[in-house]
This record gives sequence, C-alpha cells and structure tokens, in this order.
Amino acid sequence: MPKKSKDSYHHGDLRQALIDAAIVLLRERGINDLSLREVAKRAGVSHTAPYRHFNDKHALLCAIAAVGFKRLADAMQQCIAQDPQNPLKQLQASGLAYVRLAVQYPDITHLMFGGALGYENLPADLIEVSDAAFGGLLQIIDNGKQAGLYQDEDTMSLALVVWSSVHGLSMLISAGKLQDHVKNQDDVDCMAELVTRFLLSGIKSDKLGAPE
Amino acid sequence: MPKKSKDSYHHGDLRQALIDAAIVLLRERGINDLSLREVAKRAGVSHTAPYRHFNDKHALLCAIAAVGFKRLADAMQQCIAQDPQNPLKQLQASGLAYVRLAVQYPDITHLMFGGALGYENLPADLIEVSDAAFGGLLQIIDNGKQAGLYQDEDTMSLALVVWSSVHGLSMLISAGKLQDHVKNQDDVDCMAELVTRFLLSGIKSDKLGAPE
DNA sequence: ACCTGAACACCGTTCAAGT
DNA sequence: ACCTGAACACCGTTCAAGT
Repeated sequence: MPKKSKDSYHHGDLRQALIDAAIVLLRERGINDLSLREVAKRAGVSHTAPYRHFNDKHALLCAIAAVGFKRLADAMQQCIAQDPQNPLKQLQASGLAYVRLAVQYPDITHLMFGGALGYENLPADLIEVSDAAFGGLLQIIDNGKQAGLYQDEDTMSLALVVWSSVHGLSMLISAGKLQDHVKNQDDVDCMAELVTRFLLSGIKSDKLGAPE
Repeated sequence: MPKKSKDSYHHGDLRQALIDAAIVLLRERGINDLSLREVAKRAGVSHTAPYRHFNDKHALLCAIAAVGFKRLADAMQQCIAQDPQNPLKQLQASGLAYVRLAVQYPDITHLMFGGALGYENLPADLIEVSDAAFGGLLQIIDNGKQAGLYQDEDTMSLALVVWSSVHGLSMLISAGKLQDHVKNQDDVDCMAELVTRFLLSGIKSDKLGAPE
C-alpha cells in the first residue's frame, strides 16, 4: 500500500509537532530561552529539520502567535453564538473570555502583543487571524449598536475603546503587575466584571436604564 | 592630583554608559537581537566588563525597564504639579502622557510590561520605581475622589480600571496593532482623549454635570 | 578595584550530501 | 521530498591572569 501524501516520514505532521513542542518549551523556559535546536530535539528530529517547514525562528514564533489569535477569534464567535439575541451579554462574555485566555496563556499573549515579533514584516496568515479576532469584537459592538445599546459614536471608535480596556487588564494581569490585587481565578473574573461594568456605564446610551 | 573616586578608569560611569548603549541598540535591533557583547563593544570595553556592573544580561534589561518606569513616574508627578487644584485635568494629562511615552519608546514599554523579563525574581529597585509610577496614578485618582469627581468605589478599584484602559491603548498602539487607525501623533492624542472621555463618563459621579 | 583574553557550552543558519 | 552532519559566525557566562 502506498503511503498517504501527508502521512510521510516521521510523524505525519512535523510542522504541527514543532509548534506543539515550541509551545510547551515556551511555557517551561520563557521566550528568552526558547531555542530552535531544543524544539527540534523535543520533536525528535535533527536541528536543521525545522527549516523544511519554517523559514527561520521568527516564522515559528509567528505560528505560535497565530495559534493564540485563533483561540481568541474562536472565543469571540462563541460569545456571539451563545447569546445571539443579547449583545450586552456578548460583550460581557467576550471581555471575560479575553482576560481568561491571557491569564491561561501568558507567554503566548505576550508573543501576540509584545514586541518580540517586531512591528512589521509579519506573515499574512498571522495578520489574517489577528484581524479575525478583532473582527469578532467589532461584530459584537455592532450588534449592540443596532440594538441601541451604545452612545452615538461610530462602531470602530467604540470597539477600540472596549478593546483597549479589556486588553490592558489582560496584559497587566498576565505580566504579573497586579499580583498584589489579583491572586486567583475569582479575582480575575471580578476585575474583568469591574472593567466591563465601568466601561458600559460610560459608553451606554443615556436613554436606557440600568443594565439589569 | 589624585583621581576622583567615581571618575575612574574608562568613562567614569561605565554602568550608565552600558545602559545608554543598550537602549540605543534595543531601538536599532529589537529585543531579540540585543547582545551583551555588542553592548560592551559600543561602550568601548571588553565583552566581560559588563559583569562588573550587572549580574547577567537579565539585570541589564531590568535596568532599562527601570529607566522606563522612572520616566513614567516622573510624568505622573508632573501631571499633578501642573494642575494641583484640578484632578480632572491631572487624569486627562496622565493618560495622554502614558500613551505618548509608550509610542515614543515602544521597545522599552514592551520590556517593562511584556514577558521578556519573566514574572518574578525582579530586582527590588525595579519593583520600587514601578510602584512609584502606579502610586502617582493612585494619587491622581485619590485627588479626584476627594473632590467628589468619581463614583463611590474604592480608590484602588478606580485606579485599576483607569490604568487598564490607558495601558491597553498604549500597548496596542506601540505594538502596531492599530496601524490602520492610528497613523500619527494627532491620532494618538485623539485616541487617548477618546478613551479618557468614555472612561470618565463611566466612572464619573452622576451628581455632577458634564465635564466642561 | 577594574578590566582582559582564553575557554566552554550553546545558539541560528547554511550547505553539500544522503535516502 | 525530506532529513542529516559538518561547518560558520555568534552568543552568555566563567575564570585565571594582569594592572
């Protein structure tokens, strides 16, 4: 029987195996001590094999960041699907999901938003999945806007303000800057609720009553 | 004439010269291509000389981050000093200053808040100057609270919400994630104003009128 | 005290060679 | 097509040695 096209040679999918090994290593050692040679060793191949699947170390790091953006984009869509008729709940759920992902995967989060990948020359597929994540948030805001939930400001401005607030909380927690005030999962959820609540009462149309 | 104590040997202050060279190199090459050996070469000393002043590369990076936090702390104090009787203006000015510093020094900002330094084992002087920066913001919030500017929420919660929003905007801009919407200094200022405005109308006491 | 050069283990990347 | 081992230039860090 002839071998299947993709199930060739070693694992069948060395590219994915390298990404998986790199994510584990990133969590174990941090971004500064992640070496391509060690990733290859973990995946069981020679230290030059990764170059068959990635142009260089930067490309592998970009692939990890893409995994993070994919998780974020999926979470946004799930928030919409869970309460299709309730844009307010969509917003609250998306803020919570954003912060939880950042806390769960701090290293990937910093890879996604820190300066480690540089500010340009990012691969097209990374840009694409990053735009998809922001697009989900835009959709949530637009849902609320059409329901008359927000002040008369354009959707993009509203989305940028919401994104900034939730993103800032996520980065501060995942960087350990709020260690004294946010110690466990309950504190994380509580802070996310607090930020979302203040944000809502700020951007919410004056014509509507209290959120509950 | 005998040499002055600190003006010894090469520069008089090799420690500072190394920090300065490292900051330049950081901006030129990015965090991933900053090498201790190149920093030493730029400062005109052998590649082992830095170890007289820093335990390791991590310690030098921490010193750079400390410079960034010092700038931030100073900016907060300046915002207070500029309008001692106007807590609202203090808040607006501090948000603007925060974002501007992040845009001006994106690499140092990511060093301060990204995961490159790890999440623990940070030197005491870095923690200290970092706390000073946040302390300035706390003071600004407390000033406004005593003036009846904000809702009846404890100062720490208010400060964390404000910090998150402004921090998020700063990180998104300095990471280039808003390139399509924030292209120049005017856009930066405009976005900072937008975030601060929404934030204020959210946390502002209902008993007061419009901010102007 | 402060700096140096040699040394060690490791890294990212290239390339001719193997199957 | 996919993988390998040798090679190159570079890195962080240590250490005995110089003034």
